[in-house]
Formats: sequence, C-alpha cells, structure tokens
Amino acid sequence: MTHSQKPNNFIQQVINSDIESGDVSQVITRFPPEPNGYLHIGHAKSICVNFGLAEQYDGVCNLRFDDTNPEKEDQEYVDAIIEDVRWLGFNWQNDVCYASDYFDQLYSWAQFLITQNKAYICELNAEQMREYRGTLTQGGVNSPFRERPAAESLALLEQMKNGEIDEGRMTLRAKIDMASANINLRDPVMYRIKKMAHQRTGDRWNIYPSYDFAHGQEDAIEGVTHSICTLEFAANRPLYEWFVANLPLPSKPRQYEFGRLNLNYTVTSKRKLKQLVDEKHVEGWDDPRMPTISGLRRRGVSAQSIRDFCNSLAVAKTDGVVDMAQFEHFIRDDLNNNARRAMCVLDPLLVTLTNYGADKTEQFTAPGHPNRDDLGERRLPFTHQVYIDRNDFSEDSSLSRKKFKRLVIGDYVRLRSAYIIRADQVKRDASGEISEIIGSIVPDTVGQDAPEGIRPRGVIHWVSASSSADCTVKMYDRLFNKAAPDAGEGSFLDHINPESLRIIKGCKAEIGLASACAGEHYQFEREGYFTPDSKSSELVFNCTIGLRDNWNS
RNA sequence: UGGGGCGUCGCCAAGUGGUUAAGGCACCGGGUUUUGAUCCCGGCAUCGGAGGUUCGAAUCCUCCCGCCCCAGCCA
Repeated sequence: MTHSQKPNNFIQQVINSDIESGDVSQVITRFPPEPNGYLHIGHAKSICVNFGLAEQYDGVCNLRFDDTNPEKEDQEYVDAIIEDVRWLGFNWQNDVCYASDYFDQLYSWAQFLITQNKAYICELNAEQMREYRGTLTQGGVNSPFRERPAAESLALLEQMKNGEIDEGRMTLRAKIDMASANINLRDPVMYRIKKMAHQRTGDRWNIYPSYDFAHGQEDAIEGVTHSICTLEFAANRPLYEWFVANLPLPSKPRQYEFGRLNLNYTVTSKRKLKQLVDEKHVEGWDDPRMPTISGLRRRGVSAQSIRDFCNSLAVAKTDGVVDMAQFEHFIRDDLNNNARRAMCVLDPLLVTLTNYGADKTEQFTAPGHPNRDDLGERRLPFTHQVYIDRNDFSEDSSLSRKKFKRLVIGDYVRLRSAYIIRADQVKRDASGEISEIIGSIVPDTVGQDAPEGIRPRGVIHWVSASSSADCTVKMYDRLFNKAAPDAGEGSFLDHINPESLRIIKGCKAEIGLASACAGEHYQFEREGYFTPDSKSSELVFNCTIGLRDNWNS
C-alpha cells in the first residue's frame, strides 16, 4: 500500500515485459520451503518478494512445501512454517501445496522420460557415480547402464518403487550429457531409494524424487509463471529448463535467481541454526537471540518491521551482507511509532522524599505515547518513596550538566511526568554501598516548568516503591561476536558471544505493566523496547532492542 | 586451468551513452524536546584496474584483478 516510486527490480522488469508481450496474463509465484527447519530472516525476504510480487500484479502466490526428502523433514516444521508466514501477514487463496501431492504425476513423468530414451536406471553406487561424473575441469564418463533398454529401466523403476531394491543400489538418472561443462547436466539423479516413511504419504513410497526432478514440474503443475529462487540455483537452471522442455507439462515456468539476504553478526543457514538448537547453544528455534521468525517474534520484533526491512532490500544478483544496523533501524522505527510508553527501573535504588507525606499518594497521568492520543494515557501513583535506576544517580557533583543529565547529590532532576526532586544525602549499607537516597520534592512542579533558580539536570524515569510490579528483564546481545561468524578457519560456534543473554531480576515496573500480555510492545522510556516473554508464567520482559543513544561517555 | 554469476560512498543500492552519480543505513555537525529517544536542518563517492570507441561513458569494446556458486542418491 505504501508503494513509493521505487524503481523496478530486474524481476519486475521481466514481468512487465512478459505482460506487455502477452506471454503472461496472470502472475503466479510460490514460496517453496523445505520443512526441515524453522524459517529465518533470510526466508522473510523471499516471502516478501514472492507474496509481494503476487500482490503487486494481482496474481497468486502459493505456499508450497518442497517435501521430497523425508529423511530431514518433519511435521513440526510444516506447522511452524505455516504459522510464521501467517504471522508475517501473508495469506494464500489456494490450499497449502505440497510436492508430495504430485508424487504420482512425477512418477509417470519419469516413466515417460524412460520411454523417450531420456532416462535410465543406473546401478553405480554413490562412490562410483562420483568418479564417473568427472571434475570441474574434466568431463565425466558415461555410466555402463546408460544404454539399458527402456523396458528394463521401466521394470526396475517399478521394483525400486515397490521396495524390492535396497537403498543405494540403484537410481533413476536423466540421460543428458556426461561431457557437459555444467556438472548438473551430467546425468543427474531423478529418483533415489529411501525406504522411509514420509510425514504425508506414509510408507506408500520407497523412492523419492530429487529436487531437480521435482521443482520445475511442481511449478508447472501450479501454473507458476515466475519461479524465483536464490543465486546458488543458477547452475541448476539449465536442468530446470531441460525437464520443462522434455516433459509434457501443463505450463512452461521460468526460473529467476536473486541474491539471498545475509546479515552480519548472525548466521542464516538452516543447518547451522539447527545445530545451535540441537547442541543447546540456545533454548530452541524460538530463542530470542535466533534470527528465526519465531525467535524474532518472541524477542518482540514486529511483523511490520520485518516486512519494512525486507522491502528496503534490493532484489538483485549481488550477494552482499546487510548491516544488522539496517534491520535494527526498521525494528526501532515501527516500535517507536506504535509501542506504548512505560517506565521500568532495572536496577532499583530507593529514594525517600522527606517533604512528601508518608501516607500520601497522588495519581499522575502520562501519555501512552508522546504523539499519539489514540494510545490513551496511563496512571502513575506517586508516593514518598520511589525507585530510580542506580545508574541515574551520582555523588560526583563535579560532573558537568552536559555530561551527566541525571540526579547528582545536591542537585535537581525531573522525575518523568512527576515532580522535580533534589538529592540531599545518601545512606549506605554495611559494605559501603549506597542503599538509599534521601531527597525532597520541589512543590508544584508537576506538569509545570521549573521555577526560577532551579534547573533540573535532566529527566529520569522512576516508579513508586509501594505500588509497582516486580519483574525480570532479559537483555540480549548479538549471538556472535564476529561480523562473519562462518568466515575463516574454525567453526562458527567458536564465535558465539558468551554474554548474549543477561538476566536481570528484581526490576520494578510501573504498576500498569502487571497485566502486560505476550504480543504487546512497550517502550520503557530511556531504556528500549520490551515485550512480555511468551514462554514465561511470571512477569518477564524480553528486551527487543535498546533506544539509540548518541552520547559517548 | 571448466561452467555460471557479481564488482557504484563504511554497509545496502538506483543508474540501461549526455543527471550537479538517486535513496536508505551508519557516521559527523546544528535545532526542538519533561525519553541523552523521536522529530527537524545540514554534511558525506566520479563508479574494481588499465587501455580503447565517442563531441560525450558508471553506462559500449578489449584485457586484467577480485569475490561468490557448482563435482549430495541435500534443497
């Protein structure tokens, strides 16, 4: 809806010319995840590209599971992926699609190719096949089974399908060109034996189609016009086209590749993310430090900001690494506009106001948002004892006003939406640490400018000592302390940031936060954005991201 | 040493022979501010390199350099 005059990317240019030439009347795309892990921020870009294009051209985008390898796939992933795509805000008019729904059709197309003398059953084992394939610089050698009669291949394929052949003993291969400079064309495998139950087809099949033999045909069945994938599939395109050209398909889809999203200080590889989960380096796929959609959601990152970020990215053929700061900008941008404001003291230090009645309570109001009246207002009880953050107080009165805009002994500070107060003296505990500040309010300063002669150094947040909500706050830092965790020698695991999670107990939140619910976003003023943790029964807030702070100290 | 793809500001990225080479992020100044936030104003590149074509090139040609992907019965 907020489509600016952003220039067309190369795929849009292709679509425009396809529409102009009449080759395409309705744009159909698809987002084709393999259910072998949870979706991450990189997938979000692909989702936005595919669903976004369908939306822009009044077309259709299917959510289709590329479930051709039961060895790695699981229903848990299917469910999680559907939830994540929905949460991101996308819908599809067709039912969810599955490659496994096309297994029968794929099988008969395989038979067709055999009949056409364009596929054969090969009995080379994995190692032999590798040797016969040749190398990057040397062509391969034809398989001794290459000229096997079609009738024989047909019969063997049937046996493979029926479970009469052991795994690894045979494969169905396309007969293309063992001398091709493109290794993908050196008689690629179309079917391999896997005597394994599939989450959707059960034990019906003992053979499963390879990605290359399945993907283009799935697209053709669904009438996909523009099959958009990432750069690493560019070398597979000639093979994609070979199947499209040699099979009697209902449509002729075309493949286009764009650069996947890479972010620094994190990893976006399902394999690596799964390793982090399996080896318990994180709590799970939805650990708030994970770049997964579910992790980001639990962290408090909004779907809107993920979409905004993805839409800010270029759809091009360069494979760069986007700075995390660019993502963070969009996270803050949305939260700043929409998160309700609140106050929460993370490291409470008691302040007793001696000139304020010990049993007195005033109810102050503060806006839910500084410039959005529709977010209403909140009530803040004020009492003679309040908490402020330990970091907001200093005994060093030589600190310049510019350098330290907080409370200093003998000086004034504004308590946000409340009184201006002064710190008069401190109390210490046995270890010498400050245990309490004794101070006083400046009367009649609520909602009023400071009186003549009094200049508060700044504004700090606070919470009533007798009327607040106890809570725990979880602060997160980047999961890796190296910009490119998987570059160079060693494992990406060597660069895990040991301080990526900091749990702060005993925080004091303004009383209204006692009823905060998961899914809500708050800005704790002067601190950052927080969201209640969906996995906790107690009041626990996850820090989504801190506020920008431009002051160097 | 094979094939495919890519190189424009610290990062992302427009640009498709004639523009002062967009924009965003980051950064640096300044203003507003009961959040050191937000917001506002301003600053910030000659296009991987070398030749060449042209009145004129980031855009065309040549050579060179660099980076990424492909040798799973993974996707």
